[in-house]
Formats: sequence, structure tokens, C-alpha cells
Amino acid sequence: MKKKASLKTIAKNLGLSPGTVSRALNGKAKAYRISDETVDAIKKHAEEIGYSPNLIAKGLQASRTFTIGLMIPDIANPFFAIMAKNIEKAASKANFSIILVDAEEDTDKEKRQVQNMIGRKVDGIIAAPVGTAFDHFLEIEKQKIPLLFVDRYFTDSTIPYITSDNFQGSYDAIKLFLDNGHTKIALIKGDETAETVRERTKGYRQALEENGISVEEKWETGNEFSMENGYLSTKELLNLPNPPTAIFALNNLIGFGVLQAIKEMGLTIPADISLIIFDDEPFLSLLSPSITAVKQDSEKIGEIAVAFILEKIDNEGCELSPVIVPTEIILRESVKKI
Amino acid sequence: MKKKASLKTIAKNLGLSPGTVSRALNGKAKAYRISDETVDAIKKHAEEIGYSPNLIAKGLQASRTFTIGLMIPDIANPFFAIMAKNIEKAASKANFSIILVDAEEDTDKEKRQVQNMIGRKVDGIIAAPVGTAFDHFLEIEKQKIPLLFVDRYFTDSTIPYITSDNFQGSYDAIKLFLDNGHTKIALIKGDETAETVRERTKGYRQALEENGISVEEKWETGNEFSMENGYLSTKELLNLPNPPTAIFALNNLIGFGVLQAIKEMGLTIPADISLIIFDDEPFLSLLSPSITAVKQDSEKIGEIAVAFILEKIDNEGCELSPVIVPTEIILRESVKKI
DNA sequence: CTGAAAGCGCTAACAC
DNA sequence: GTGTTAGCGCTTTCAG
Repeated sequence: MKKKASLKTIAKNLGLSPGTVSRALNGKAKAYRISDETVDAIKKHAEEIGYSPNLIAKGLQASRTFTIGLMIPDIANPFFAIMAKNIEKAASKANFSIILVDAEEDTDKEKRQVQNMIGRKVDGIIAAPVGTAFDHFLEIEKQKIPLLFVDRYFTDSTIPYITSDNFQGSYDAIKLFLDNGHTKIALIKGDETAETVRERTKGYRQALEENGISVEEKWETGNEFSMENGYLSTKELLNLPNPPTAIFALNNLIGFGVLQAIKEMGLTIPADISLIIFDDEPFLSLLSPSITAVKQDSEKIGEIAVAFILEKIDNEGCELSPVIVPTEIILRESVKKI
Repeated sequence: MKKKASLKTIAKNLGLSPGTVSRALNGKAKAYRISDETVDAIKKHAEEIGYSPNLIAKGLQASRTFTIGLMIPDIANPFFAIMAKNIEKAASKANFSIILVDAEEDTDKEKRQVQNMIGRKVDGIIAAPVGTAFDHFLEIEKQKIPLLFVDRYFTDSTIPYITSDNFQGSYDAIKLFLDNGHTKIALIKGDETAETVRERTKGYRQALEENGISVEEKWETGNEFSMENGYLSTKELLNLPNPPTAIFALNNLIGFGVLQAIKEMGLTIPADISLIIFDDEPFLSLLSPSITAVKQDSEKIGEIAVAFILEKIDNEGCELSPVIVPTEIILRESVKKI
């Protein structure tokens, strides 16, 4: 009743060889024409002694671990949590397990964990990279481990990615403001070295330009995907001599900050200021008034990511091209008609 | 430049033996008095060919994988997401990796994944169990794998757990209502087979009884930790001939449902109805009015959990007793003074 | 129908 | 100072 419950144990107890037991337990009885009695006896005994195959040993010899590394900058962010949920779901359906890393928005931790993943011989890696450094990711490619970016990505590498239609989502949001008569529209951005931020910013600018509205420099502000940035930027914007009538928050955290600032200043949405947030959250519908948002389909991003990575694991040669997942405007009550 | 980058490769290329290379790379050069030149040469070459030790092989031979299984019923629930974040953080600090399972509130998946964890020879398992079935967890103990429950737990097993002070948190919330003059206080519960729900319910009842208020049967309702339950129960409660003046929602999801129902019915908090939610969420402070909540310290639960499981991994014999983590009332604006 | 043996990559015990 | 060997638990030829 010790830690002993290996193939060998079963073999010895039954007077068989490990090979036979292995074959019987892996449904290869037919192929090797092992007698039904033997198979039954083996299965029965395995059950009895609580045998559970050692996936580590299996992995060692197959050089396949049925494991996918998942690197997320912040699992407490609902956007990533929902994505992670769908990734785990799809992966486990294919009998793969997820090794989760929360990089804590820290490139150093990310680097260390990339090494860790490589050492653990994961079969593939799905990562939402933290920052703009990606040398460590090239190492993954060098090791021939399938790699895929989600959400965040780099255009100056050939690593495939799956992301939202950041440009269009942003464009649509601004268009909504414009259609409601707004012309003084502010943007609170994240770190512009991120491609997603650049794309979203592009959408903002293009929508304005197409409608003959020149972009007021003061209204394009912010520098970080954080609540604090949203909060401070909002206060600044609304204290401007010529304040905007509408704010577009470039992600959920910034949006929270905006909401906090507005609440604190005693202003009301949309009477005093209109708001759209990039990233939908269930609770945005519970606010009074509810907040219009650009919803990223993180479920779908997660699903596609797993399908992709499995494809790449099976098919060493296969080249994948980036996938852009459409966003959707969730119309609520935070945009005032002027 | 193929998949070859093992100890053996290095050994061969350098005309050494795998043993020496292993020792050099694991800082045992001193102990074995390997010459500095050799060590340098080895390290240099390892770097060159992009060698990365195979943790799988290491694990096989050490029968230790530096891996902790984490089983969560729903990673998209912020309460669990935050806990998971802190668990990953603490684990990675100790050079352990997390294998994440989202049980999707499905006992069958949980069972399957328990087997999977066992097969993967994780060094320990931290689980927030889905339901009331726990036979499959006993299997883990039988395999001598350290096991620990967080949040949810079973009193009729000896498996240690770390959870919030569910009784006290609930008691405090009701006390707050009472202190504000409420006597008609409703409770919307989750599934009562869960120990956490029972404890929270106990806190509710005891606070009322101690204050000479008899518990109105109609006001104790609900049967599930879900938004829908919160929504439907609220509608029922508020349509009662003699409706309560205060609602206590027994978890965050129920709370969301309550908020939705109240919003839909055009009522306002706290003028028409007072509310406290068990589980704090950042956004509760952004609502107008902000919502008073019982905050569970999921950060601390996560941290303690990892410390515990590591202790148990190191110290096979060690017996751990349950830990109850205090809760905290976050006072906001959702309780009316009568 | 089943057994024996090699080997996945690594470490540790034992040599010299 | 370094090499050799055995073995972790499994699968997979190759032999019967």
C-alpha cells in the first residue's frame, strides 16, 4: 500500500510483463490479440491497487506532455480571466492541461517563466505578452515550441496572433459619438508602445478625420492601462478650459478610473459627460445609467487560440496567419444625444 | 540544430560524461571539485546550443515535479480569479508552477481532472471543490498527495481547509442592518448543501435571534450561487405583501442579480431597499450609491494556501488544521438608516 | 498471444 | 576531478 502502483507492480503481481500490461491498458489488446481474460484481470487489478498511469514518464518517452503553457499579464483582469477560462475549457476537452503563469505585468517574471515553460517541455504556448520586449519569445520559437500571441502582439515578428479588431472597435465607438452629435471627444490611452493601443488610437483618429474634425491634442491623453491613469486623466480633461463632452476609455481599467473620477466630481453620465469603454464587463449594465462598451469576444479568442495551437502541435510545418476577431458595440445609456 | 540539446549532447560535444555536465550545471562543481575551466566550457556550450534542462526527466527521477494543481470552480468569478492570482504568485516565488483546472461548476469534470492531476504527479493540490461530492478527493489522499481545500470545504472529512469566517462575516452584515433600524431583513442564499452557505446562514439567523427578531420564513430564500437566483429571488421578495426593507446577498453573483432586479423594477438603493453583498468587488464602489459589502480576503487565503501546501510537501507527516480568515465589512452607501 | 530489452533525459551511487 | 552505471515509469520494437 505504498507509493507503488506502477505498470511493473501490476505485471509482477499478475505474473505478466510490463509490456503486456501497458498494451492492455492502452486499448491495444486487439492489435496484439491479448486474451480477454488477461485484459480483464489486468484492468481489475489496476483498479484494485489504485493504479494511475504516470503522465510524466509517458511524456518523457513520447516527448509530448499534453500540456499548454498559458501566460497572462494579469489573471485578475476579467478580460483575461474569461479568456483563460475558455482556453482551459477547450484545452481540457482535447485532454491537454494548462500551466498558468500570471506575469504580473512584469517583463522579468515573464522572461523567467518562458524559460520555465521551455524546461517543462510544454507542447505549446499561448501568451498575452506584457510589454514590448519579445526576445525571450523568440527563444521559444528556436526550441520549436508552437507559440501564439493573444490580445497583445508584435507586428515586427512573424509570431502569429489572435486579437480583436482594435481599429474597427475604436472607430465604431467614435462613430457612435459623432452620430450623437459629439465633436469634442477625448481619448484616454494606454501605453502607446503596445500595438493594440496604436490600432485603437488609429481608429479614433480616422473616425474624427473622416468627419472633418481635427484632433485636439489636449484631448488625446493617458499612457497606461490602469485605473489610476483613467482617474487622473479624467480629472485633467474635465478641468480643461474647453473640456470634451465625451470620453472614450481605451480599456476596462481606464474605464473604472473614469467612472471613479466622474463619481467623485459629482458629475452625471451622460448629462455632463458621455462615456464609452473599450472592453465590456457584466457590471457595466448594472450601473445607472448603464455604460456603452466595445465588447471584445474573449471567449472566441480563447477558443480559436486553442484550436490554433493544437493545429500547430499536430502539424509541425503549418504556418498560421493572424486572426482578427470582430468587436461589438454594446449599446447602453451612457451616450447623450446632443 | 535539431531537437537535440540534452546533457548527453553537451557531454559528447565536449568529450565529457553526462554526469560531469549535470554536476557542473547544478552548482555541484565545488563539491566534486570540477575544474573551473571545465565548468566554464560546459556553461558556455550549454548557452550556445540553447540547452534547457528537461524538467520532465528531472521530475521523473526525483519523483517531484515542482507543480501544484489548482482546481477552481469558475476562474471567471473575480473572487476566484484574485485567489488564483495570489496562489500563482506565491507558488512561482517558490519555483513551483501551477496547473490550472476550471471545473466549470461540474463535478464530473472535477472528477476527471482529479485523476489527471494524480497522473501528472503534481506535488500538491489546492482545490475549491464544486459541490458536495468528495470521494474523488479521498483518492488524492490515498495517493499521498498533499491536498488542501480553499473557500469551500467539508466538515465530515479530515482534509484541511482555508476559508473565510463565513459565520462572522454574515453576522456582522446583519448586525449592521439591525443597527440601522432594519428588522425586515431578507437573505438570498446559495445551495445549502455547501458548508459555506450553512455558516453564512447561521450568522444571519443568530444575529436576528440575538436581537429578538424571529426569522420570517418567506424572507430566507434562494438556492444557488448565481445571478439568476439573485434576480428571481429579489423580484419575489419585493412583490411580497409584506416585503423586506433590506436584502443580504450571500455571494457576488447573487448580488449582481439583486442589482439587476432592483434596477429593472425602477427602485433605488437605499431609499426603497437596502443591500449588503457577501463578497466585495472593486466596481461596487463605482455604483451610485456604492454598495456595502463583506470582503473576503482572497489574497490572504491564496497566500496561506500555498504556504500550507508547501509545508505539507516538505513535511510529509505534518498535520494541518483549518484556518479561518477574518472578513471585513466595507462600509458604503447602500444601507438606509431607518 | 506474450516477454525481453532498449531508451526517453536526468541524477546519484559508486568507481578510479 | 571525472567516468560509469543504474534506474525513475513508460512505450515500443523485436523475438518468439
